[in-house]
This record gives sequence, structure tokens and C-alpha cells, in this order.
Amino acid sequence: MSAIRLLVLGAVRQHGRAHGYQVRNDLEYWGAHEWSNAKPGSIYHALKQMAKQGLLHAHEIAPSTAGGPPRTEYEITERGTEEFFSLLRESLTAHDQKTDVLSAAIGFIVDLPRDEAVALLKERVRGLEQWRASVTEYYTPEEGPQSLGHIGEIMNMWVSSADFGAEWTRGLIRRIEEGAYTFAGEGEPFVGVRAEGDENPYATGEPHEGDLG
Amino acid sequence: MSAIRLLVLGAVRQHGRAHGYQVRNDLEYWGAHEWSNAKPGSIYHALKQMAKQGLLHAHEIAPSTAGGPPRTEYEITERGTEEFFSLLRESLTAHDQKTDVLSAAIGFIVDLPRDEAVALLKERVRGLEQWRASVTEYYTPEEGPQSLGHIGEIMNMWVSSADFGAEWTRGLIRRIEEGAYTFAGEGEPFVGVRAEGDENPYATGEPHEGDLG
DNA sequence: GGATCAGTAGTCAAATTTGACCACTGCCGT
DNA sequence: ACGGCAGTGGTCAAATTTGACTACTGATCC
Repeated sequence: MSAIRLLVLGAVRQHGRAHGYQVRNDLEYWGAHEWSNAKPGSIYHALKQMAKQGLLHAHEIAPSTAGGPPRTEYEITERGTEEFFSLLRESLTAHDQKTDVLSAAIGFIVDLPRDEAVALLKERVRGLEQWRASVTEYYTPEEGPQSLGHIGEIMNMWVSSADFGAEWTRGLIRRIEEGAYTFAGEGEPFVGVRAEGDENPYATGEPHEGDLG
Repeated sequence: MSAIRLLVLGAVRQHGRAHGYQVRNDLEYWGAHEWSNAKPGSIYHALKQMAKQGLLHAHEIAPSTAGGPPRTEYEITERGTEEFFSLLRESLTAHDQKTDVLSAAIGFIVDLPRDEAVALLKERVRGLEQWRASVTEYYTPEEGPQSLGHIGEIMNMWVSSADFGAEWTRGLIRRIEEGAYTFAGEGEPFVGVRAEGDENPYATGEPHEGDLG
């Protein structure tokens, strides 16, 4: 699973109602074009697809206020909301995911209650630890570690990554448990979208030096 | 860029001449189905595509010795070899890549001379350091770090990942400089493919507990 | 007053990826 | 002697992703 569906669902959800370009802009505001495959084509495709699947409801709208082709506005449905939370929970707990999925999930983590967020992250750590154990056991050949040659470096990288990921997650859990950030049901939510007309301080036309590709 | 082209090119190259199923098997032997998108469809597609592009030469071959449809055998061309090394160098140095690309590159690193491998990895470290600097500078808002809210955790994750990646790479450089492994032009190369009929100790039908997905 | 550039909004063809499926062989148990 | 299953070798349709492109508005430059 790529991160695009989660990102798009979450963006539409925060707006209540949004057209493609708005979503596109939010994702850029979040830096998502730097760590995920959030290209225009993917976004519009995801919107259409999820509308077809009943996760979003499409409103055909008159020509836009500011040039360009007519826009379609989308609203998240109940099924869409369920799907959003399902994706979010899965993305937070599953260790076997690419970085972009986790990044996206962190971006929406405050849409969950604080307790649940912590519980899910703890499950993530457990998963990482288990996976680390199973990899080291499974890929440790009887002929000694040298029989793998440099291929062993790949295993080494996985295992180290797992350790790093677990450690980082523990840090995040600690911060959340100590009261950082504002979670669902704790009053004024964090505003993660720009108001109309607000300028985006992080957006530049071309990806800046240091793009994640 | 995904890792599949590098993997397939490298596999064919090591065999001298290989059919799709052989490639498929090598990749499984390397565990690539656990950390990359090396599914049958992708592999056969990549083979055909690269044959069309002149990177591989396709030999139409009689029905296989062991059941199933007729096989096509592929041989790497000169252009294919150039492409292989080009992809390999890029994958080793570029910090803005997904893990699967780096894993694949590590798997072929010994196809380079030792000096060059070290140089490329050092460049990787430089890239990571620079990128870290540019991200921290670029995404540090004037209103203080708290203005980003939990979104700051995403930046934090990137930056920590960069630090981890750099540190891991430094470790690898150290091991290589200390003489580990056998690189190009240093005699008997590491055998990374199974001989025909050899059984694969790491293959199971279903991905084992702890699949990277 | 025309060129051209940045911003708004989205489309399209081509390439790639996914996941399921086909067809055949040989072996193993009953 | 025959059913089923694992292994061999690959195809296919559908979904997704990519990268380039269209088309329009408003402002700015010279």
C-alpha cells in the first residue's frame, strides 16, 4: 500500500470538502512531495478512484473562481472515514512499510485519541522487535556469518534499521505520553491546512536542494 | 526509480545468460521479495522492457527442460552493462532513495573496485549530511519549533533517519576499508547465485513472519 | 501593448506494478 | 492407478504511477 490514499483521504477529511488542487496544495504544504509519490496524476487518480469506491462523494462544480478547468469537489463519506482510520491504524502499527506511509500516518496521528496513539505505537515497537528477532534467526546460516559474504550487509542494514525505528518510536511515545501535542477530543485541534489565500512558506516551484525524490 | 531494473540487470549479468525464472529465483535467494517489489510480473516486465531498450539481448529458446511454457533467455549487452554500473553508482550515492534501492546496490557493491565503492559511499555520507543541514534550515520556522506542531515529528524522523543512514554507511565504509569482502579484480568473486539444482535454504512458499511487504 | 511568467486546475499516454491465474511435469502417498 | 500437491515458467487484466502536457487568468516587464 502506498501512502497516497491515506494522504488524500486525510486531506479531504480536514477540509470537510475539497477539490483536487486544494489537496495537492495541502500535501505540498506538508512536504509530502518530498517524501511520497504525491504527484498531481496520483492525487487526481486517487480522488476519482476513491469516489468510485464510495469513500468520497464527488460534487460536480461550476468553473473555478480563479481560472483553469472546472473543478470537482469531494467530501468524505462515512465509509471513507472508516477507511481513513483503518489505514491510519495499520500504517502506524505495521513495521513492514515504507517510510512514506509512516510519515503520512504521523501527520494524522493527532486525529486519534492520545491513548490509542500510544497503544498503536507500542504495538509498532513490539512488531519491530519481533521482526528483528525472526530475521536474525532466519538469516543466520549454520556455516557461520561469513558464508553470506557482503550479502550479510543487507541483513545488517535491515536489522539496524529495525533497531533505529524502534528507538525512534520509543522516543515519540515518550513525548506523547508526556503530553505533547493536541489529540482528538482534547480541544482546539492542530490546524494542518492553509486557509484560502494564505501563503505557503514551504512551497517553492522546484523541489529544493535536498529533495527526497 | 525502483530497484527492479538494477536487480534484474545484475542477476542476468552474474549468470551470463539467464531466463526469467532463474532471475526470479536469484532474487528470492537474496531475499529481495522481502524488501523490494520483485514480483514475477515485475521481473518479466523488466526483462522484456530492457530487451526492447537494447540493454538485454533475448534468445528465444525451445521448450524448457522441466515443464512449463517455452523460455526466453537473456544476455546482457554492452549498453546493458553500462546501464548496470550507472544505476549501481547512482543507487549507492543518492541519499534520496528508498531502502530497496540501497539494498539492491549493496548486493552488487562488490562488482565495483574497492576504491570506487568506498569513494561512492563517502559521497553518500556527504549527501546525507548536506541534506540534513538543508532540511533543518529550510524547515525551521521563525515562529519557533512548536509552530509546526506534531508535523515537526515528520521532520524529526527524516533528520534522524539521515543521521542513522550516515552512521550506518560510515560503518560499512570502515569494514570495507579494513579489507572485508572480495571486490572486483581481487580474485575469486563472491558467488551470489545458486547453481542449477542447488536448493535454496531461504526460500519458503509463503513469505515468512516478518516480511517487509 | 505584446511577451512572458507565475499560479490555478486538471488531463493524458505511457510505463510500471500488482495479484491472480494458466499449463505443464514429476513425485508421493494410498 | 490416480488425486493432489509442489515446482517450473510464464501470462494477463486491472490498478497505479510517472512525467509531460493543456488551458486559462492575472500580473509584470520592457
